[in-house]
Amino acid sequence: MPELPEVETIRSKLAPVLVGQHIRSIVVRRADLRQPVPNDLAERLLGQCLLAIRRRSKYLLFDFASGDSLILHLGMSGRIYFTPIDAPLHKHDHLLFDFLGGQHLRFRDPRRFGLALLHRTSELETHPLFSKLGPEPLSADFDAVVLFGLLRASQAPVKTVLMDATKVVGVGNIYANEALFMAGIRPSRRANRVTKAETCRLHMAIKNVLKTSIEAGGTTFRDYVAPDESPGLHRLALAVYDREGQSCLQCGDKILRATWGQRGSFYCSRCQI
DNA sequence: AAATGAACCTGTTTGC
DNA sequence: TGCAAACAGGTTCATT
Repeated sequence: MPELPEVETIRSKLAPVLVGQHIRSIVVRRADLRQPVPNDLAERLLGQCLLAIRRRSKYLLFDFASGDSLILHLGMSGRIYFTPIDAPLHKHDHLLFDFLGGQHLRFRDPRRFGLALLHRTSELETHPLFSKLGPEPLSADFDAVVLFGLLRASQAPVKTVLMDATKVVGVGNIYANEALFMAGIRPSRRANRVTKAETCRLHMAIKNVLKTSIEAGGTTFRDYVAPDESPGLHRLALAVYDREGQSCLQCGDKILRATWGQRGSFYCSRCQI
């Protein structure tokens, strides 16, 4: 479900409410997520003070005073939300977090592509999930020179490179499509055929679309809502994603859709070459 | 080695 | 109306 802007929106809405709070209890209702939830998770976090909530790639990191971090990933359909403690349980509410301050948080994930793991905070960089990740797209580490190097090294479609987390993190199907439209590049173009000038445009487009979406609270289609149930308004700003057959906002031609790797690509064949 | 496709799951939408 | 197929925002594994 969520790409970088959605995860960042969740992080920014959780942190002011939960940082400084202590865990009263955690209930694991289903442990068979993408990876098994550790069976000592509830026990290890019991009574712990939450020091910070961070994000790396599409992972949320909850740092506790004990030196453990809870790693949470939402997969495709995961959702984390505040609710009254006595609200009826949903079939796919897998994790329940109860804080001493009275806050109650639930993790719901019908498809169970998400995960919840524990790891020492000081050793997160070397965790298998993180050790091979590329740079954060909104950091200074990700500049046009770096992007050009990544594109030059691959003859896969440029969209595939953008969505490869070992190259750059956080860019999923929505924002890859949008950034390529903004840069005037077709998703199917071989990465090593993208010119320097196009790379500069693409680099700016990636940063811009992610920043703009964060400011709008992410993009809501179906599952995604923020922890307070508010939808992401960036959907209104989408130029190509999920707009097959509608007219291009720049030239009026029909937006096309192509499928490969069981994932849809949306583009304008006049504006994107 | 790198590129491609399939798999993991469930729910919802689309098409016959 | 009913049922089956297609599709979904992510990641990882197996096969070319």
